[in-house]
Amino acid sequence: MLWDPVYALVKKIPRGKVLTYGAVAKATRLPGGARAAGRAMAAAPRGRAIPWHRVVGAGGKLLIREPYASLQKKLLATEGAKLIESRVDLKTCAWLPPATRSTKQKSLAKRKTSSRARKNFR
DNA sequence: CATCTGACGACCG
DNA sequence: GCGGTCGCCAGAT
Repeated sequence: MLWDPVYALVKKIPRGKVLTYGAVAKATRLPGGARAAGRAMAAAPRGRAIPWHRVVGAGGKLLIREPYASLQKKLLATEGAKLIESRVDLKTCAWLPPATRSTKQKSLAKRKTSSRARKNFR
């Protein structure tokens, strides 16, 4: 997958820890920044080996909407992450990713994950 | 080809 | 602390 670097990083997130989209984007040097990270996660194969629920918005906010929002909270809680309403306590759950440096410039790919279609699908 | 819309983030009031 | 704006990029309409 084109988002390999992102997934690889996310997979490394320890249980009970979380990363922000911005952190991911920065660590992988995704062109487009945080949003690119967001798209990457949206395109990620959920329910797989990718702990997407460990990726949250700036400040630990849970940006995902239903029905995943509740699922994410549940999963995080199960892992022992400190949850405060709709956000994670970055103070204790933030994870410092290893500096992934390698020139990975990829054209943000074409993933037919149409949020619209998805919405429809849902 | 023109617009809109996102699993975003930094800023400002 | 919350909500609105703008910048960003790609894909869908």
